Amino acid sequence: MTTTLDRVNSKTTNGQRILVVDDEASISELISTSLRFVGFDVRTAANGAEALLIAEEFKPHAMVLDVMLPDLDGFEVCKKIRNEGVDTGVLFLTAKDGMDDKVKGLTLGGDDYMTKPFSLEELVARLRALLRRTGVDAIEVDDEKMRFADLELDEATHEVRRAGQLLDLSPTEFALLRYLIINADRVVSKAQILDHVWQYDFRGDMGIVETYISYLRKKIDSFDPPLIHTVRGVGYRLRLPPQ
Amino acid sequence: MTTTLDRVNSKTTNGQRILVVDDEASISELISTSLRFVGFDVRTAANGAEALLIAEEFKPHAMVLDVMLPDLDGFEVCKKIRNEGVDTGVLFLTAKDGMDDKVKGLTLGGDDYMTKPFSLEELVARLRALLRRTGVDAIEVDDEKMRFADLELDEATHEVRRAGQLLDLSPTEFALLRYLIINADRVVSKAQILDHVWQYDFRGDMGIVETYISYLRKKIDSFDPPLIHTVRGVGYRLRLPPQ
DNA sequence: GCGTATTCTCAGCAAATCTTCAGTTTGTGA
DNA sequence: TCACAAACTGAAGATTTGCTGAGAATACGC
Repeated sequence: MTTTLDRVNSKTTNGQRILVVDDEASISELISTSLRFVGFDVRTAANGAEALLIAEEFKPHAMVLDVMLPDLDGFEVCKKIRNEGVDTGVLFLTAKDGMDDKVKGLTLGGDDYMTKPFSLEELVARLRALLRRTGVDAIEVDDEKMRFADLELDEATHEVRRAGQLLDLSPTEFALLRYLIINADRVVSKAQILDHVWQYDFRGDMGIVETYISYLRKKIDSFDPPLIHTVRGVGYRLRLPPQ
Repeated sequence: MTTTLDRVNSKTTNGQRILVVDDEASISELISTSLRFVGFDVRTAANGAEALLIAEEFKPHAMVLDVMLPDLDGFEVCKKIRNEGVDTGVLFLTAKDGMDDKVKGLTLGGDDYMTKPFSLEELVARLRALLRRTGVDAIEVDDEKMRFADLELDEATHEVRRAGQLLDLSPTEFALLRYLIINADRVVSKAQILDHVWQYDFRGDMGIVETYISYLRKKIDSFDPPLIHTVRGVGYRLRLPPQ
């Protein structure tokens, strides 16, 4: 499953999702670039409200969270996210002087904190330790989720999201989409689809594939950009627009 | 069952050692696979003599012991092993009719018994309770209470509450709900449910799962947000409303 | 034993889903 | 540009799936 998807993102992630929340774009940029470089799957938010939104669908395994944010403070953000049921470790970032007892208290849980400025090596090391403590191993059962672009298909819950929005697919639609994602970026023929998505003894004609592609498009591809592309005379291909 | 158990192998054990003694290879296999799946360190023996040998060096925290063995009977095995200084709880397995008073007497100590055939979930639950009673609680924070949303299921007292209100469930209803809670938020198929909640030799059809889901809904899901959701064509899922 | 609780089967209903089909649109090569 | 093939889509009928009530069979407590 992974092999096919990896080609898509050009670089492989280790599947551990980190949400970086900082209002200084330069810091945020610096951190996320470093984390991506060492293999994490990173998203960023510039303030508390945005962090809450992203956390809900991104479900990060850990967050790097500035204590000082323009709207809410880091503690509020952390609390709210956990109330939403997202189980995530937190690495707080704090200014040297603002070294609060509140922050120290938090280290009793699995969480940790660092004072700015810090070295990136240090940050990565701490983050890894934190993930280990909170039990998020790289192996993680997260194998059950497949992604392509802003499309997410969860095998465990059978949920499908596009751009974070929950969609309701029938069993066959789900199977078809899964097949397309597994073969993301490759053209698959209608015959292949019929073989893999329908039962092996199905004797119907290929029109049914067209019908289901049509259903899928209506449900998941009314978003921008369209992902399901027809390759005339050959089949279909899931892909992002060039560039 | 197969589908769920496949995920197992990579998992590490919780360090609790269980010795399974049964002369029927298929039963022995079934039990040990299940126990390994939930994290126990398992060894098996096919008769009393073998059990004694293995127990000596394996020093199990608990044993699952068929009362009816080809050589010694289960009670003999149990007695001898304890005489060797191995302090171990025992979960006896007995045929329905052979329900000896001897077996009943044993429940006065920390030991327990089950009649064949049983459901695997039940076996695991009983074994855990037994380990807890005999004080072999591993690091495991295995609370006796399971929760999901405002649902509370107490393994020790067999009580179930929704929104604080005590509900009266039959044994099968209880087992079904337990299985759903264990797998909270994941879709479980009717086949999986049948494998885990019903006795291992149940050969009925899946309609019975629907019937019991219906019973459960009537009892626990007449409250406000409904928690038991049907995923058509796949199975059922315990979950809070999205968002 | 007797009465109650529980388990299990079954059948009818409703709704979701699947499949076919035909009319229309779109793309391609001559 | 035209003709033809390929693909799209809406609708309708067939099929499958799930829910539930009723009742028979079984187990269980007193």
